[in-house]
Amino acid sequence: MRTHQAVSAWLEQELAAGRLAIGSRLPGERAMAEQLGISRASVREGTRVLEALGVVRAGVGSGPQAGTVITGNPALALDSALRLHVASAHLPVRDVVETRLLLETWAAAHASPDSPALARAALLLDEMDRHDDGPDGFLERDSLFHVALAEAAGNVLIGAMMGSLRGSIAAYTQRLTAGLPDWGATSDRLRREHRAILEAVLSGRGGTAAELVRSHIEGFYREAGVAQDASASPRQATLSPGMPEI
Amino acid sequence: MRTHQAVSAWLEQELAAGRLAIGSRLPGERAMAEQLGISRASVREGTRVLEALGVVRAGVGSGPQAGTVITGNPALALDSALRLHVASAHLPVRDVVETRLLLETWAAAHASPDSPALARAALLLDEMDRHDDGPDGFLERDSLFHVALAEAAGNVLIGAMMGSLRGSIAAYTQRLTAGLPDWGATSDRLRREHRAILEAVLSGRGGTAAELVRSHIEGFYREAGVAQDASASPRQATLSPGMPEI
DNA sequence: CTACGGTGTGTGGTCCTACCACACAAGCTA
DNA sequence: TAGCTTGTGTGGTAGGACCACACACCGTAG
Repeated sequence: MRTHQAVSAWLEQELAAGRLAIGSRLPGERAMAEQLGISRASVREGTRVLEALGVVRAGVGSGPQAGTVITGNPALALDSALRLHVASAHLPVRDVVETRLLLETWAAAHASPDSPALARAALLLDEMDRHDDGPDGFLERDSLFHVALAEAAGNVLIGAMMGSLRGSIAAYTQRLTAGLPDWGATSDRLRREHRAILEAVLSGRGGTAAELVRSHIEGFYREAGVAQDASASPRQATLSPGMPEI
Repeated sequence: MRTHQAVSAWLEQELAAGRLAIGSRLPGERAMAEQLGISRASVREGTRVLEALGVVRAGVGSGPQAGTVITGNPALALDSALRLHVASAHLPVRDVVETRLLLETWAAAHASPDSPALARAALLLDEMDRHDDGPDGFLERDSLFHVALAEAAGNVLIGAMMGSLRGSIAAYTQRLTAGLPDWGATSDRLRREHRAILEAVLSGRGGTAAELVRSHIEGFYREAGVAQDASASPRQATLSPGMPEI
């Protein structure tokens, strides 16, 4: 077993034993090095991994923001992992889109009408109406809107996945919108669809909401010229040399 | 931006530009340190992160297994991340089970009847019949069987998620089986259900397969005493002090 | 000429030490 | 009393040293 893994192994033990929980502060790097009988460099490698996985957050100085604190941010791990794997073309964009479709229709069908996340979603739609700052700003809010829907379904894991999935193909989506013939018309249509989806969720018509989401997403990709269904989108779109970096 | 992130940033650029791909070998740590203008310690921290995310694999010595090589193993990232987040109780077991149900029914519905993964699945079922090495061996093969189904659906991402989801709650499942009144009877039933699922997939009846998978999974949790549906399983089951470590 | 064995070289793995920037807290000073 | 200085502990980074490993090369013995 590699030395730096002693840190995550130790943390897992402490968590299981209930001696540590989210919000707890880990011992200082020097202290932990001595405690685990390894060098500080190894401790640091271990904490870097935990940080990348979204398990801890490290901060310098002193005070509440300082030290290494246990957080709970699964999205962080998914985020960076998906980005890199999509970039390496090991993860086809097609698979990501397909998965997104699956998770998102599920979320729409299971979203609780009285979830506070829906209020946030409504605010986002208002913002999208007020500000007309082009595709980029729109996509940003669009992404947040969809994530809010996922959260309304009350599943932390699916919410996190949703957000990361969006992030990992954000650049791809951006390129798609750039090729659109009439952004104004598309944006109008997307906004109308958003309203309809939200309304369906709020009135408890989950099945309808799921169907609306499906056609919303598939419609976008179809209009952007990625063939009829998601499963026909290019597998290697992100690997071609010269493409903007993901 | 933290220094060690220079490594993943650089890698992402190289991947996007097509100068690196899966299977490529990264420069040595010392060379990369000089090239990026950072210390070797920082390079190592960055590499550790990439390794944890399943993007690269590091090996000592020389030869084909040596050096830092770009791999493509999204499951690795999901695996460790989910384990720790479940351990920290930030990720309720309930959410994991729910997600598993979603992904798995989808996979069963979309599995291609002529996928080579199904042959592997069949072999696993044979093994489960031949060897009767108690719940542990059974669960191991059971897990592989379900992952094989996911792979037959042809979505790398969902396959990886499936596997990691199983892994993250493996210890939990193990405890459930331990509390079962009659393992022999349960195991017989599960095996019959497996056969039925595989048969449905092989004959192209995706909808049937999905329904069988759903009742297969829900039935198991019900029998194990976790209320009627997955969404009622305990949220904190893995955090209780004294429980076996996850 | 062939087969064996030592050695060279480059790899990641680990450790140690030193120094830096930061942020708060305590204490001193005007 | 208000403000500044200093102290202390934190993570962040750098550089150097040594180790174990695994292959490739080359000299030597047969």
